[in-house]
Amino acid sequence: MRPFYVTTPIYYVNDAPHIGHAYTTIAADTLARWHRMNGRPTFFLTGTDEHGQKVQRAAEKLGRTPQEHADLTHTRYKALWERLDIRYDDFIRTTEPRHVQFVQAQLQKLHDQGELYQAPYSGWYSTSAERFWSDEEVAKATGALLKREVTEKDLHKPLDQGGVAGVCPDSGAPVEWLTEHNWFFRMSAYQDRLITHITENPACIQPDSRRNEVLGYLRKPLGDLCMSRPKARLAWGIPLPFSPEYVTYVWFDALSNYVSALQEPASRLAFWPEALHLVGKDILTFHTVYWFTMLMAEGITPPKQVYAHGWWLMHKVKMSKSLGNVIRPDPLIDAFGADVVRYFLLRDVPFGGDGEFSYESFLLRYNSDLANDLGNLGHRSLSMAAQWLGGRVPDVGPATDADRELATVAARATAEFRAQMDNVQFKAAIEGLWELVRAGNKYVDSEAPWSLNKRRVTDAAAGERLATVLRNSMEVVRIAISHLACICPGKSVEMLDRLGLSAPDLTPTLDRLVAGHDLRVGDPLFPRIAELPESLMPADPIVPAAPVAPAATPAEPVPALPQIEYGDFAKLQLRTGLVLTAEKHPKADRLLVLSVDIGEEKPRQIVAGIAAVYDPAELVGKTIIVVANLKPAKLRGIESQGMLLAAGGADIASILTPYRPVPAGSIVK
RNA sequence: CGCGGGGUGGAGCAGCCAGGUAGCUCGUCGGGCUCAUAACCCGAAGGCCGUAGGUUCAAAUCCUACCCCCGCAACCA
Repeated sequence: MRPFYVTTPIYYVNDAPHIGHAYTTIAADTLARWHRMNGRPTFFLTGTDEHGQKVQRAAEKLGRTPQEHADLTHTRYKALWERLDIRYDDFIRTTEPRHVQFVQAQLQKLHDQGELYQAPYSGWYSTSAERFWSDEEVAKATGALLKREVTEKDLHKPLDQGGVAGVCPDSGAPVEWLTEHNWFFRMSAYQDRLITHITENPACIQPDSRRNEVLGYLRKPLGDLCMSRPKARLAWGIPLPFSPEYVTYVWFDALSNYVSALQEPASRLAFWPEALHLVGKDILTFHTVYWFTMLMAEGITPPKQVYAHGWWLMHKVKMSKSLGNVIRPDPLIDAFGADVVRYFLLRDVPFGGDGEFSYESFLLRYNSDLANDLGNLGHRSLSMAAQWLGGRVPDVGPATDADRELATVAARATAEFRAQMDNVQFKAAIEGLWELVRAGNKYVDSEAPWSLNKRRVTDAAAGERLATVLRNSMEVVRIAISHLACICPGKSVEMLDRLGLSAPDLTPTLDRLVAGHDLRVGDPLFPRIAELPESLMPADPIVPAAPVAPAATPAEPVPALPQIEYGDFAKLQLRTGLVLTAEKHPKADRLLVLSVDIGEEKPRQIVAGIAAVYDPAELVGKTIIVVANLKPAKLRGIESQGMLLAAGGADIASILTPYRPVPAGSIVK
């Protein structure tokens, strides 16, 4: 049987685990459990990414070594996986010797083959984002933050000569100009081979739409990959064996874990390249373009498949700390248990697409699927058997048409489950299985065992039929809950135990329970929950509403600029302006083109980057503040003769208007 | 003409590749049952399948054009 190897990304030790981490890991665990249950040799790898500047800095702040810090914090993931019943076969940490040695050996090999070369690299470096930015990117971000024109020259001029301190487009923190000689990987040399590989192995990137995305990305020329950082700047990393004053930067360090973990013992090598990498859609490019070309250069076959899943959104927006809409798994596990969290995440949205998370739909799903359908079927079956059959599994009786129909549904539903699990489509798999659960409830209703029970006093045939009917309904529960063992392992074991079984039995026929075995009713397996527990009531969810950006977004850190003389300020001519017309920029989504009366003969044409936050129509008639003596500039082909003032930094929250009405063209100072 | 995904009853989705009664879950309304977790079962209402053309005996499904939404890219004076 072909081996099955499934991985999650290695998670960054510095991050606090959230529902997104849990999602990928639950999916991987479910697949691993499923294939194990079917007897396929299975290996499930997860782990943590422990190098990098953020770890180094966090450790310094706490007075620890980076290693101590990672040793302490990586356990947050392990603890969560334990709570979620995740059974990985190995947990790799990128600071382990086995990983470091493997990475170094690979790097040495690539170096010897001439796949790496050194070249100067200059750019704006942001410590907070741990990356370089281009001149344009920094100039734009800085200009947006300061709401004034910032050119590339301004950035490079010393501050005391009118220069401007650039900021990071991501974080708004200051950036510094760095020139480094770094090592590059000749990724560009593999572009054609990569395209061929993907085209010839379409299954290697899933879903199909994601593969198209990658192929689209590969239509542009691929650059080489900067894969080192000087140790002076980033000490916490794996040193290049041939150039020890450098450490390798994230890609070779992190991605290699998928192979480094298989080196020992040697029996693990059989799992490559049978790998299924589950990843979030945001890291798809790294896992296909970078990872595949790295492996090609190393002479290793790329993995069988990279499967990109979507994000959990809340109120249509990606979860983010600043919006305060991050879902933490722990309160959900506290309230519902690991099995239910696992079930919901896999059941509610197709794997691959984005999903809208809400506690309401979580509760709905729980009640309707688990409590009402499956849980209730189990409980009613067991409870009748306890009352009328003495709490023992009855023998199989002669089958009627209804029984045969039920068996047909069982065969069909389990085949569907199987097929969809092979497609990594959990939602469809569960839906397929639920055909059987519903059929079970229907069967009980139409066979009406309670009537049979009343009749059996005078009718022995009714007594026999009663036993058969209850047995069949318990078999349905057995089949469903056995298949669900990979998704809800805890509840599965418990229900199987009540049915007198010690392990899941996937056989879809209605004759697997052991006659005469004791049954145990117990409390409902999935008790109905009428209302969300208090602990889950979200504290005032933030709904992003146009036109005002979420007020709760904390103001970005603003870099301190050198003090200026009043004379400098007086150089600015600010005036009020009445917006006469406003329309979308024909060639840019985020730009609006306004014509503004600032008391001159002709209105000014002003291009402003506020289309994301304001409708053109609502601006007409508003009085705004305009920088009147700003040098005109062309924006995507349209001249802007001034600039309007707005608050909020990179993401504009509000344009500024006068507090009391003033005529257009009034001086602002 | 930048790349890609999508528009199907109140909500969320399937069906489209391989044209032929529009299906599922939730919700609503009515009924049934009483074993069960106010659960379960049955029935009903509700859709001109984004718009306009075309191909065909027949189009949600194939072709053309257009409109709208969502990612990515570009764009934030």
